[in-house]
Parts: sequence; C-alpha cells; structure tokens
Amino acid sequence: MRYTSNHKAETRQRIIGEAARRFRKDGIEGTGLVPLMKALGLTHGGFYAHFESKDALVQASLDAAAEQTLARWPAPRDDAERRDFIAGYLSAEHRDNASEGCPLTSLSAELGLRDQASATTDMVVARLSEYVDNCTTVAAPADQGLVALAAMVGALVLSRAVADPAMSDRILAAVTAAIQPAALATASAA
Amino acid sequence: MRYTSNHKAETRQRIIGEAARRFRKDGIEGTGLVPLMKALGLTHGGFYAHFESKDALVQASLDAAAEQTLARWPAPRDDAERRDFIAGYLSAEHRDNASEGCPLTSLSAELGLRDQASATTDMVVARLSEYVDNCTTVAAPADQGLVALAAMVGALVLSRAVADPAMSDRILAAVTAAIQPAALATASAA
DNA sequence: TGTACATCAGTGAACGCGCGTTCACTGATGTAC
DNA sequence: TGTACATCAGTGAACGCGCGTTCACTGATGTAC
Repeated sequence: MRYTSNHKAETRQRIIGEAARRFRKDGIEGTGLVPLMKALGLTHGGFYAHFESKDALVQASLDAAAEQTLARWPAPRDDAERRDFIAGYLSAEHRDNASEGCPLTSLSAELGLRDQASATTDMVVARLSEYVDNCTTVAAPADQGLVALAAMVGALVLSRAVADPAMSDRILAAVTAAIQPAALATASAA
Repeated sequence: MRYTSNHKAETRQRIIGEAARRFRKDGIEGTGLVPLMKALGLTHGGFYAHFESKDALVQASLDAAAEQTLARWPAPRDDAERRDFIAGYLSAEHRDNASEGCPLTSLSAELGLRDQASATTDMVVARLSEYVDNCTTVAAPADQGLVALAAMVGALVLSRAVADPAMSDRILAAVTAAIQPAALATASAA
C-alpha cells in the first residue's frame, strides 16, 4: 500500500473529529464540507471515499461527540467527583468552548429536528443523569430565580432534544414539580 | 393610493410575523426568503421593498418575537399566576409548538452566534426572571436529578445566549451554588 | 367628465455564490513474473 | 534486478440547486388640469 495500512481509517477519524468540533461550534447546517476538508489539508472530492453523504458524517460525528463526551465523563465515584464535574460543566471555559463541550447544549435546536440524533442524545442524557442523580437543587441565598429560570429553559430544550417521549415528559414534570413560588413575599405590578 | 393607506405596513407586519414563526421552527439559517414570501402569497422580489436585507428581517423578527412573548406574559400579580405561567411554559403544548413559543429555547444556539440578538434576548430573560424571581426549586420526591440536569443545560444555553457578560456569569454561579450532591447515599461505580 | 401623468407595492427574470454530490483522473506504491 | 500491471487515497473540474440580492418592469390607483 502506498499509505500505511490504517491511513484511510486515520483520515476518516480526522474528518469525524473536525466535523464534531465544527458542528458544535457553527451548527450542522452552518458547517460546509468544502471548508471542513480544506481545514484538514484535503480536497472536498475525497470526502465521498469516506462517507456516503453529509448525513452519514453527521451520524458518525454525533456518535463520536457523545463517545468523546462520555469518555471524558467517567461514572462518578463520590460526591467530590460530582462536585468537580458540575463546576466544570458550569465553568466559563465550557461556556466559551462550545466546540469541545457538551453536544446537548451547542446543538440543542438542531438535535430536535434530526431523528438521527436520538441514540446519541439519550446516551449523553443518561450519563449526565448519573452525575446529578442524587443531587438536589438547594435554595441559594441569591439569584435563586435564575436557577428556576435555567431549569425551565433547560427542561424545554432537553424535552425537545430527547428521543424517548416518556423521558421528555418526565423532564417537564420533574421541573414543574420542583419550581415553587416562595410563599414569603409577592410584589405586584401592572 | 392603489392599496389602503397602511397596506404596506400590514404586509411588512405579515412578513415579520411569518419570519418570527419560521425562525423559531426551522432556525434562522434554515429559513429561506423565497419559501417565506411564497407562503404569504408574494414573490421574493418584493421582499426588498420592506427590508434592506435578511439580517434586517432577523433583527425585526427577533424584536417582534420578544415583544409578542412579553405581551403574552404580563408581569405576574400573584403566586397563582406564577404557577400557571410555569406550568404553561413546561407544558407539552409549548414543547411541541416551538414556532409560537419562547425564542430563547428554539433559537438558543443561533442566538449565541448573532450579536443582533442581544437586546431581545436580555429583555426576555428579564421578564422570565420576574416570573421566577421569588421562586425556589424544591427537592421533589422523584426525578430530582433531572431538575439538576435541566438547570445545568439551561444555564449553559442561557449563559451563551445572553449579551451581558455579568449576567452570563451570574447564571452559571447561581446554578453551581444551587446544585449539591445529597449527602445521604452515594453509590460507587467503575 | 375625461385625458395625461405620477405613484409605488409587488412581479419575475437574472446575478453570483456556496452548497452537496459526481466522476474521470493522478500518481505513489505494492505485486507478478 | 527490472519491467508491466493493479490498487486506491486523494485530486480537481463540473453538475444542479437554493440561497440572498438586484433591477427593469407592470398595472392598479390617485392627482392635475
């Protein structure tokens, strides 16, 4: 062979990796195959030696993003690891680095429109659940409203992205049950 | 005039309304001007009599979506109204009807990439905050982990969509502080 | 009342561009004899 | 060792298409005289 025996497989992995990054950064629709291949030092014509279509790449990349994400998030062993994970997930680095981060958040809108995403999405949700399974959201001294707000937005986003309708309903129900107007003081406005 | 005196303004409003719906359903990138105008019984050429560019329409539509959303969500007067609002926000109807719903969730990914979105986004966040300002997320009997999960995903999504960096940081900090591993029981896994 | 002209919302053909996709080809290497 | 052929990852020109945008035009109505 004129290349090392696994050269083609390596190229395929490079394409998947770059795509997984770009999809999360610019969206699936927003990522073109020509710039993608160019970034790898290849021409776009060669793409179809590796994938049947862009959709096939999307599938492979979503799987890869999920796998990579799961690998970076091993099942937690104690509450210290849970705490670290949560802090990392909610860090400025994660916020500012969508291309390497959780695919649920960066692709949330597009995931709902693509049934391809199903298995992948549910895997990531399941692992995330392990991290927060025995976590409870406590009343913080300040900005408690923002927590409720985040939970509501997140619940809606997740309920649309998740494939399993039962899980979708459970998410909405859980957050609905969890958010309670504090009976203490209520301002009125026009 | 060959049309009623406010005919053009009405057409403009129809374009904005249809766009606001389609952007939330299919995304901004996923919405073309030709099908949009066709859906209104017009030809695409006429579009530029109303807007300078697609970007101008995006701006107007985001504003309209925010305005429409705020109009439908008047400032809450008591906890009953808060409860109703939260239940509606987290309803299956809202989930299944992205085109009429909260623009934050349906456009979350694209909002982060467009600085146009800024003012609009922040207005909706502010109003939503009013609804949940004195709300607290309580420990529900079941699926408490899903609440934490939703809060984390929502916090990340919001922190990317919001224009004000200080608000972005506050959201992350509030949710980080609120999620606590329950000290009760901790399973270990490989 | 009747003709000539101005207005202007909307038409529809055309533009350049980037998209996903196809395909005949290249050229470096491996194998056969 | 040397020539002839097969392999195949990647090349690059070309395709049809939908996009955002432009522009000369239409035709119904309003205004002027």
